[in-house]
Amino acid sequence: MSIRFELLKESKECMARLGKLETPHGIIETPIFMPVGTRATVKAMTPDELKYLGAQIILSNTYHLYLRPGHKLIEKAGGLHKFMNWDRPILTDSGGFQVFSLTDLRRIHEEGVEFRSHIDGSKHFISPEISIDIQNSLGSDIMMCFDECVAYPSEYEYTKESMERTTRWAKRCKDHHHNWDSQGLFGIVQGGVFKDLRKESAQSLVDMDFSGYAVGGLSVGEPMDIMCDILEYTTPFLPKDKPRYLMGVGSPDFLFEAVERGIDMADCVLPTRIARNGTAMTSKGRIIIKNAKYADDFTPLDPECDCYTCKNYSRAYIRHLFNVNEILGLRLTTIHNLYFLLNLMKDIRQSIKDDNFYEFKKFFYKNYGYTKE
RNA sequence: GGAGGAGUUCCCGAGUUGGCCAAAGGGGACGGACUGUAAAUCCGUUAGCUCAGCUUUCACUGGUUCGAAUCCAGUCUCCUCCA
Repeated sequence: MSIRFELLKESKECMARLGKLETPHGIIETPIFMPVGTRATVKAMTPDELKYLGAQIILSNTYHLYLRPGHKLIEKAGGLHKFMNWDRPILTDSGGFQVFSLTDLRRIHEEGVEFRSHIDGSKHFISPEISIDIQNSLGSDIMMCFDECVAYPSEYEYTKESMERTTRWAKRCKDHHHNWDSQGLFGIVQGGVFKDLRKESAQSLVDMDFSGYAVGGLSVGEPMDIMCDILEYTTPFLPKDKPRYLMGVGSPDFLFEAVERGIDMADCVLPTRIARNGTAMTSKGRIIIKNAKYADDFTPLDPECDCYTCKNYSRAYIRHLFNVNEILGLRLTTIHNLYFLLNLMKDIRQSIKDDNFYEFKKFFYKNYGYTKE
């Protein structure tokens, strides 16, 4: 098996854990946040910058790379790592999220999903087997099963039907995958906000024995306490000796709550997207850098941050860059937000090691301005 | 000096068979959203007030009319061409 997970420590306080995930392109310390690079680039960042920021693994996307430039071209280039000049681990999402986000442009069948390209309207078909083929061509370290991420809220009956199909698709993905030596494959637990469905989904997937397990279909608009409740209920059904990945979570509170409930990996576009749209995460909460009150604020985005941006530039300067639409502005905020989250995960790992996770969480929440602890 | 054209809300700029115009659309400004990326995107506000109504706005002054950014007269300013 290409993927090996070692559980280094379980928290004495909660379900949080420390681990080491070995992949063909390197070792990842968990819990970890994974920056998203949908189209073979973490928007606005070079691989060198990502390494400087402490990114251990990044995400990319099957659907988008299949459409452009085409997985065969990337295979011809020598694989995704070489194509994009990133020599650390890559996880590829299966296209399952696009089944959710491109709702108006797709039709789901038992066999797979028909998509209408958002680029030119052309018709495409992705099945579990095709998704695996594409991910094999890309050569990611960790592949994801093709699934359906169900919207919130959704009816029980539909969620059940969808979850069962996702389970059948997972079996097809596993059967179709062949190069286990160089690529791991994760199953994705679905079931919406219904516990019995979550349990059934998790148990069926665990029976199939994947390299790791993801919890999908959360953080799609449901209230925080529901997400926590479902997560807390679900993770115990997953084996302790395999990595657990909560898909699509990236605000500090979600990350704390996820780790607290036994999650090892998470990814999200949030830090990079809000950075490009002018919002920075800081130890004192979010700031919208375009606000007039920062016009003559010559302090860093976050005075407590050690990142390149905070060590060298002021809020006033970055606000100016955004106001005149200079590309450096969004690069600087992206650098900061990724550094902030990756550093936060590092601190969280340390707190698990030191058995003061709750103390650290409380401290962080108070400063960040979260009311819930 | 002569001929023609133009002056609109922070800016540009629609609107001139008079009412449906506090006035389109951009821009700017201001505020907000963003969670396995159709996103350097999207949404909202942008005359004032004691705000389902009222009061002051469309260069200025006056006039016509039930009613004027829109019609008439005069004044001022700017632009183009001719001398």
